[in-house]
Amino acid sequence: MRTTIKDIARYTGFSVTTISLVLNGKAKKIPKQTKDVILEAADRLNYHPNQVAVGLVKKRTNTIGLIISDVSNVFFSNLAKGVEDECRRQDWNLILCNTNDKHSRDISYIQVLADKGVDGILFCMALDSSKKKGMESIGLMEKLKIPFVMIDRFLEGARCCFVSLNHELGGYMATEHLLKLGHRRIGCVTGPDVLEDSMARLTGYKKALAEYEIDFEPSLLYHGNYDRESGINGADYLVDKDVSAIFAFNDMCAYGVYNRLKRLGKSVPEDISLVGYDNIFFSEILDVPLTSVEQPVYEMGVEAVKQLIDGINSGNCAEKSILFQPRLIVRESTSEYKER
Amino acid sequence: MRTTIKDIARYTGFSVTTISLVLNGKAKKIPKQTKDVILEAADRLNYHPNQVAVGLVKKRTNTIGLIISDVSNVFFSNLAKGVEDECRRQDWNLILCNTNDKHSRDISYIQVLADKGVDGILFCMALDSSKKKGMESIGLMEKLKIPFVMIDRFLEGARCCFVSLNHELGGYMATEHLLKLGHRRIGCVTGPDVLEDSMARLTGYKKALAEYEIDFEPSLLYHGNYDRESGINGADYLVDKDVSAIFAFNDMCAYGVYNRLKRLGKSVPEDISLVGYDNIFFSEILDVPLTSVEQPVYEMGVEAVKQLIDGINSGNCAEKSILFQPRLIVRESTSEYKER
DNA sequence: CTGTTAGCGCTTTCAC
DNA sequence: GTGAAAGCGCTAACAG
Repeated sequence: MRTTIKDIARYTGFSVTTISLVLNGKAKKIPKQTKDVILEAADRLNYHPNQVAVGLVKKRTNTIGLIISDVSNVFFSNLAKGVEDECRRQDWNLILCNTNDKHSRDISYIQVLADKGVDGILFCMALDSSKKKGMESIGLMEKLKIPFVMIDRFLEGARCCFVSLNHELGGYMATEHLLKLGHRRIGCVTGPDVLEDSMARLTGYKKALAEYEIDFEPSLLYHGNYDRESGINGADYLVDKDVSAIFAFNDMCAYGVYNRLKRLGKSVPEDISLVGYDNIFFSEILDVPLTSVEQPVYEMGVEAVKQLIDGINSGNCAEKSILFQPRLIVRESTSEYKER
Repeated sequence: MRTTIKDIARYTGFSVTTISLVLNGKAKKIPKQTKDVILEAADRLNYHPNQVAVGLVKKRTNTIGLIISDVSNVFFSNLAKGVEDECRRQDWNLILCNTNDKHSRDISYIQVLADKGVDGILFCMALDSSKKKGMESIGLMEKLKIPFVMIDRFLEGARCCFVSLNHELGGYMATEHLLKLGHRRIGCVTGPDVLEDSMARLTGYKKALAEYEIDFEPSLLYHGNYDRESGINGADYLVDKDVSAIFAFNDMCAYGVYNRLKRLGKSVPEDISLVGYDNIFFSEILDVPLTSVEQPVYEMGVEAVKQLIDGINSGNCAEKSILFQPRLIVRESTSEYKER
């Protein structure tokens, strides 16, 4: 059996109270000598407080939950890394929850995490959440009085702390880059329309077009799903529209575009310039390294944890948005527009 | 405040015991009517047991810890996904721990997990562990009487359950594939020599060579580190050795080889055939899709959880090795040897 | 059939 | 300065 506080009491002759006081640094008026005896005994008996018991009485577990759709997705695994690293730095622990983008799992995980006594939740809403469903998740956390921070995906109207990227700016940067290179017909392979971040990228795209006094053409939009498949289909669709450049709303789908274009006999960037989004590690490895908008995902994870723990310590998370700045990483998949 | 069992007692007029019995399905001789009253009350009051309290008394938390080096590494993120999915299926939870391959973190996480009351640990030893250090980690888990399963990385002499891949066979398959294509001078970019799995792949390589009666040439080995950098340096080294094929001991380093060969003006597979290992998702996306030995990482994660939970339920994990079979995925990076 | 009681390991108030 | 006692929310003997 593990050593308990009682064992130390028995061993030293002091009461459980005194031991607890000393071990928690709350022993204001206990003579050094007593302290030393207790500390030494704790050490010798290799005492480690049972955190389950501590959690029960303190109603604090120093544990948070991370709800995401899928750790095996590169974006989320980088986020999770940042989250876990910061947790460790602050001596907290992390319970990982994958929802596979099912709203019902958001709900069940929130409840389970609450039952397990986590002190807070980092929440990245499931993709299949309608606005109403999303609000249900948030409502549940509020009802359970469990502090939370939303990451990456936001819900208009949610009054909470939100950590993400300035996607409008990201969309603008990608588009402006292509415009500067002389491209005028720029196709997009978007993300799911229900996602605010995809919509924001689109807004940035439109804004850049407007600045260059180019009319926005809805037919140059292929509505995708952030996966490689979308990129493949998007490439098929856009090639027929005679675009000279494509802005893929994330790298995974840019890979699809890239692969498909090649198969169609179009080369990147000679025939078509391509910009991705996320700047996944792999993008650098492609034969034609991908120009991409970088999201500092790891740092976002770190920041979200900081916000959450602050919120936990102060009672609740303040309502605010922390938007990171995107950075355009120019590589070889984009080049000047050439008249054909 | 959350509803407690006392609230239900007060609400229904029954004692706490009865409530507990009913809610836990242990109410053998309690009349249906009483049950219904209690169940309905629990439902109406939206009762959810406080698992921290349950954990304290039952000494079970239905939580396991996963100790790996880095979730942002594709291999581990896929493993983690399998682990978490199986946990969810069995109604368990997962605490994620990244060590960044530091042995000292293995040790501290093991202790923390024990303090938090996890029922078991899935352990993938830190890379910087010497044999002695590795044994220290295992010894600690044994001392703490916490069931564990080792995954991916094994320690000769550890008496425990181990889930991994038959890497010797994997190395053999990759090499044999190249031999069948007529290659005779096959270079290797290995993983860290301290890792059993890298050593096993090498053994498989030698075995295949022996079958084809080819002398093993130590100079055709570049000792790498499983990262892209190793691949880059390995390519430089091996090109000078006039090999016609390279077996990279993992995909990440195969990418390095691939990128470097291209830069050196060698094309894959025309000039040099290339085989990777792990079959990471991305390998399919490369301009020259990579032939690779597949590790069913996700399934390994699932199996490890099954073993661990079985072990927890039965008192301890049986000493056994569960080796998955590798599968060679032939793509376009390998072709027949051509006399030059 | 159901309730009383003790106790999991710890913190904390209050009293001496 | 230190200890007794209560209690966190729950389970599980043991009574009756």
